[in-house]
Amino acid sequence: MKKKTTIYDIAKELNITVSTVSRALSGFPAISDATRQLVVETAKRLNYSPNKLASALKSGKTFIVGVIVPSVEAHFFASIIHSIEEGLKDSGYRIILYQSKESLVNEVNGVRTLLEAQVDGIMASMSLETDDVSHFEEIIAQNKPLVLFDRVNKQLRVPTITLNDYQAGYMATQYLIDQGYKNIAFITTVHQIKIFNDRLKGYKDAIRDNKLPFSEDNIILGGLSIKDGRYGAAKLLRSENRPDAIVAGDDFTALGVIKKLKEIDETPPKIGVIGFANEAFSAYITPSLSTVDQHPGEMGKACAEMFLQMAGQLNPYDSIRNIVLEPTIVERQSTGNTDAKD
Amino acid sequence: MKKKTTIYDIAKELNITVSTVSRALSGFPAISDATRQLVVETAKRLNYSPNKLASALKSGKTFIVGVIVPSVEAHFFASIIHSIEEGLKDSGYRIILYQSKESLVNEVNGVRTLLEAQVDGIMASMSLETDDVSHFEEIIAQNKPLVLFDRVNKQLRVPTITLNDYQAGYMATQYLIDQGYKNIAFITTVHQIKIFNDRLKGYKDAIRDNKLPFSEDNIILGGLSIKDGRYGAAKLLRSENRPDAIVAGDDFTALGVIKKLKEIDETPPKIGVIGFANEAFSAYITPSLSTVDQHPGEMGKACAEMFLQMAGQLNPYDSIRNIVLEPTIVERQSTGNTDAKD
DNA sequence: ATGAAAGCGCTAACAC
DNA sequence: GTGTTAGCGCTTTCAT
Repeated sequence: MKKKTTIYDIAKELNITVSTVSRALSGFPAISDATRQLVVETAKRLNYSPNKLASALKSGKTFIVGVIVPSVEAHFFASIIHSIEEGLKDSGYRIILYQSKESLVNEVNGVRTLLEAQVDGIMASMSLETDDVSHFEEIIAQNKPLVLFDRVNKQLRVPTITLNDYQAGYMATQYLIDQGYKNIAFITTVHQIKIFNDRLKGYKDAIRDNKLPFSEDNIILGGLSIKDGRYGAAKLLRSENRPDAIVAGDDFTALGVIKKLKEIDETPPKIGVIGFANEAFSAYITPSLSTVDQHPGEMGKACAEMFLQMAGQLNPYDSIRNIVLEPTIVERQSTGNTDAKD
Repeated sequence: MKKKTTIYDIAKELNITVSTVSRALSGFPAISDATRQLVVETAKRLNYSPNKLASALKSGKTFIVGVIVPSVEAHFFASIIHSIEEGLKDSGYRIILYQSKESLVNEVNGVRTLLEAQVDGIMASMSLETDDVSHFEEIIAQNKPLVLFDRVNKQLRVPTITLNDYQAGYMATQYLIDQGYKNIAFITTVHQIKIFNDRLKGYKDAIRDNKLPFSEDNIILGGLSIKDGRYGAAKLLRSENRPDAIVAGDDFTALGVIKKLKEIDETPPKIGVIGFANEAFSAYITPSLSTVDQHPGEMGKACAEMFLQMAGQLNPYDSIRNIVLEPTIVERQSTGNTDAKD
């Protein structure tokens, strides 16, 4: 491997100094056009490639932002990452990805790793296990932008981009009621994550506002997965006060519910089912799954904008904004929408 | 923001020199246990966090490997990334992700960006547009490990991890023939990507080996997407020599095909359909989609191992191995498997 | 077992 | 408009 060309090589070649080269290359104004031209040409000729590491070490800016998500395998997060990249690319920032795999330990390591890599800021959506948030404090202490999205925590005084999850829970429930269902169950996670609690609260309020009877038996606390959906549905169906509709914590869980219902010939919309997230498969299963769209595209875009704004000011935490996006119901066959298109 | 602690602060605190601190922290053997202990303690007390940038600049190793994929939104690639991370984590390497979005320009930029970030190596799966591969040469020129997976190119003398795509095409076709289908069509991309050409070749050979008539009309060249699937199916159905089964270039395309077939009441397995990739939704649509499993988990694992092996030797390109994984047919309802479980 | 010192490639005062 | 120079935080060779 031949040694890589540095600005010193270019300087030597042209009998000028490195500062001139550096300035010419970085668009410094007070440089004669002739010199700049020459430098750029020579750089190209020598196949020069800047060492961003050295630049970052000196300037203190890496132009890399760390993104922590539970998993890229969930379409919702993949979508967000996609739009974060989109929103960031014009500004020269790049992303380094870290997956927590829903584990607090991994998340803590992720923050440390990213900080050691000297990222300019971090965007994160917390793992289901995350009860303690002190690992995030260090980012704030370093005065680097931290933007939390979707799965956030109110103990942290940082900007957040979230869905109106209370509204999402309320809307999903109200929508089922509007469709004529009267005894609505709710499957969610045991974990004390704000968004899931909010949704549950929305559900409860919708039940109450519509003067429907509320029963604790209608609330299933467990995990969120296809298996958990099956299991939750089975449990609800054994109940003497059998529900006629189910709100599932996410689309995977809803899928499990549908599987179970089909097996016992209660195929939705006989028993109504609605999920959350509008996953890639939700439109394509049979019956197609009604769901609450959480607008990952907008969320990612908002994250990027928020970060750029924070990165632009001396003190990123001067004015903390909490952006709340409104959810949308996607009406499909699992709640009786017969002309659902795909 | 208070200044961050460096090894100088630790050295000053203990009245020793930075070299000792550095050695103590990096597990250098010839250090007294007492000193090491003291250093570690002080580091902790002062809330020291190593600056990996500085370390990387000096040592020439960033312990970051760049991964370029068309998109994380495809479950196949998300899976691969997941297992690459898994395979790499014990070695201390981390991933920086770059999405080409199926664009050659983006891919070229990706390579440059990653190289400027001084990654220790790159793993890539090429975009559909990639016809010229010279941007990858630079990685090899720098003697850094380049591992190509899935969508590879034979012009590049680098290690590859691929599926036996010829076999995949052959198996899918043979499987349809075994199921009793006799006039089998094939929808694929116009792009001259090796894996798609190989599959097509497998398809043709299977047709020939089974002494079935071959017709150019049965081959649809277009894009790969739900829309392209619908379109391709529509075109095939208008043909006077209407096929009774369709091999679709990927599961999304197959989904489009199924949509179309359902509309005209030729719901699979009436006309058989098989896809490639075993996407997240494939098991859950109706009818469930038979597909060729490409084993992303194994592929990612192999990528990680290959990279680590290359990174471990002085000349990474001493012995170039090309690993070929064997595909597996997943039999579901779209080809007549009635007891397909979910 | 520890210290001294050079330098990785680049930036940015400060000079002129 | 260009040169000089001092680091950014760390590793590592060469001493001792």
